Amino acid sequence: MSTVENPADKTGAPAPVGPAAPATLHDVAREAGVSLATASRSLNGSTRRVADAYRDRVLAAAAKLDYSPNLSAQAVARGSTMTVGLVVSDIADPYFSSIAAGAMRVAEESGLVVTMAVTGRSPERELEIVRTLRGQRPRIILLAGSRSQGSAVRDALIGELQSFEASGGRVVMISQRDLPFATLSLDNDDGAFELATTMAGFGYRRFAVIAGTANVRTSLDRVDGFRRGLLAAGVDSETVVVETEFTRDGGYDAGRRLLERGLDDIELVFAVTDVMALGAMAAFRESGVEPGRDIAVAGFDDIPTVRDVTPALTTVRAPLVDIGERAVRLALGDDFDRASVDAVPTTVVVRASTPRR
Amino acid sequence: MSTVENPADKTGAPAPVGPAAPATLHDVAREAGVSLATASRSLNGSTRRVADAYRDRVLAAAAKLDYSPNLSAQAVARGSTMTVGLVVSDIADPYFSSIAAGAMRVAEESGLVVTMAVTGRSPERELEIVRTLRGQRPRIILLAGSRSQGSAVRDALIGELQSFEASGGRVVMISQRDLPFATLSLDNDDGAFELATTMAGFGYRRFAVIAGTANVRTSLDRVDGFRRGLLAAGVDSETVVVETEFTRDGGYDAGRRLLERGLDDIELVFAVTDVMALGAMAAFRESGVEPGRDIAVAGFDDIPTVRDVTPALTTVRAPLVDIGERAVRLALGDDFDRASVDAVPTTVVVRASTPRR
DNA sequence: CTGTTAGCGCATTCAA
DNA sequence: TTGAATGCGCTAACAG
Repeated sequence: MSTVENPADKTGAPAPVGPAAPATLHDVAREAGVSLATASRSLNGSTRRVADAYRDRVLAAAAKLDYSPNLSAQAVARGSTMTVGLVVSDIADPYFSSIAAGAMRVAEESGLVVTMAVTGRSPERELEIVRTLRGQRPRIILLAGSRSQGSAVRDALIGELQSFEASGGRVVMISQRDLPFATLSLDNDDGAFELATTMAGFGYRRFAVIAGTANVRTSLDRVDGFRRGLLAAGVDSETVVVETEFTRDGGYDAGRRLLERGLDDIELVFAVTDVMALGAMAAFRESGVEPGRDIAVAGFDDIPTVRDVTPALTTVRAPLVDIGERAVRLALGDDFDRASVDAVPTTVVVRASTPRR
Repeated sequence: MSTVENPADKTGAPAPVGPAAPATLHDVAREAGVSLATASRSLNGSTRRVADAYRDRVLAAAAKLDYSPNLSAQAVARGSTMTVGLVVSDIADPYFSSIAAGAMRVAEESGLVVTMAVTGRSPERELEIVRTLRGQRPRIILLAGSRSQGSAVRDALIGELQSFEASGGRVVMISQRDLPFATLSLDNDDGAFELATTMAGFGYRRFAVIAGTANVRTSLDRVDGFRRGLLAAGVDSETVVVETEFTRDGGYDAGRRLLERGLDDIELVFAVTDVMALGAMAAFRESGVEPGRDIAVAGFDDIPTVRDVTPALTTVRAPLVDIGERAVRLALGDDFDRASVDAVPTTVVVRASTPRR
């Protein structure tokens, strides 16, 4: 790494003595020769009940002084903010970044500023985040990502969130239904069910499942749904379940473990997320086991890249961006119901990784 | 979508009359029977110069009242915040989500809250975002993503950012070196250069380049570097250049256009980003042209998924997460230099999509 | 160590 | 319509 002076920096002025305080509304008012109130009304007041002559002078002064309204001060004075807090498990995971993209889109449409935080799937960290988020006094807190079962901090989280709601905030959970808040819940169970029956219909009879660790609700639901689907389709063979991390590398690891165990009695591997499926496929291929030919693989979520891998991955589509958008709209709605549970439907998408047998 | 009452909501209390204002520090002080100052010192003051007896009473009162410090009020009173503003082109793009992941990691480590915004690659939107970000009085503003050349709002953006710096803020640009601010700049040129010479060394002689639209700096640099590399390697055949959007679908579209044109005189296609390369590969394969066999493909960035596609994609690695981390560290550094340009080295990663000829 | 007081930047009520 | 005054929730002198 080399460090050089930036040639684009052409300011020939002598080094400034230090940070000058930004212009305040007071400065603008003085510059324009009007009162604080008039300046405030011209700049930020919604209904403009200011004479044009004054208004223009204020605007000119603001431009000249390069005025930027202090949002914190506005928040204190108004007693409300234009903020939405978004907490996700891992922003580099396409699942969450897609949801975030949707959420941010409609948030910004509504003039809201999004502050984001990452839990890394740690319940403690999540609690901590919600705590500081609360301090922001956001209008909305969005929690995306599976919460763990029986976590010690669960009650504290609920308490924190309830306090937030008690003071007029709105919370929306994405992807869970086990906390007493408005929820946008993926049909994990149904989606996996339908995937299982579809695959059984394709002639598959012997399955393995790559699941998340046992305390992750989303994983549990998907595994259960898949199992129910197999049952409903009359599949009676035992299904192998491998637990692993909720990541690509977790999937890879699970794939390796399946290989070690032997794949002879397995026709199809269902990974509870696409990212994990991708990892597993990589592991298989590395050992000369070709996905889609030697072994069928299916995932869940339909993240953008799975249509671009080879073979393209069969999966259950979750309308991720849409979910993000809806979560914010839901929270913004006049008819917001803090006890509502909205189920987001999923659809099975069959691709080359699961050919008919 | 169905809406039902959430069974987990077991609060049997009568409907609350309306949002109760959150407890203030004043409330806590009164509850604890101490002064405002003492409450403040016990709760938020860094150096605890408060008698334990008092402290405990304050803490208890805070817990009882479920007190949450109002960050906006703190910001106003202190005259500073713990915020960093991060602006990216598209958070669903792995390139940016990886950078964001890195940035958020060290930001949170430093106790900073990240507020994020998405430009959608619109310079106007970017300006607007920086304006409102300025209002937050963040400590840092991070701009990731290529700015367009000759944009009409360029000067306004510079002005806004300079005002921000003038009042003590720090701005770091990621991936550009054409704006007069501290810059963390990928070696786009060198990386593409090295890729070109490596590919020439593999025996490739006839190339096509899938580029972004002509005003995107990153694209220009990568195309130029690639061309220079070919020249240096003694390749004298003309290189076909196709311009398209900076997205997967843009790459797909460019791939289709190349197919229509005919691929007979092309041995290797270099897409200026991995995402675009993935799109192009999909287009090729759809037409029966097998990447890695019928045509070689290379990308740039080394986003996580490209090692999981088939054939795995040859690319130029940009340490994205690392870049995000370093950007924040750079901004936080005691020796911050607003004119510095730090070049982030890249490395060529050869994979199956570009076999030796 | 504690309490009183004066702001921080801004919105808004109330008179004028 | 405009301006003066009050208050938002909190921190930081300052004096006790």
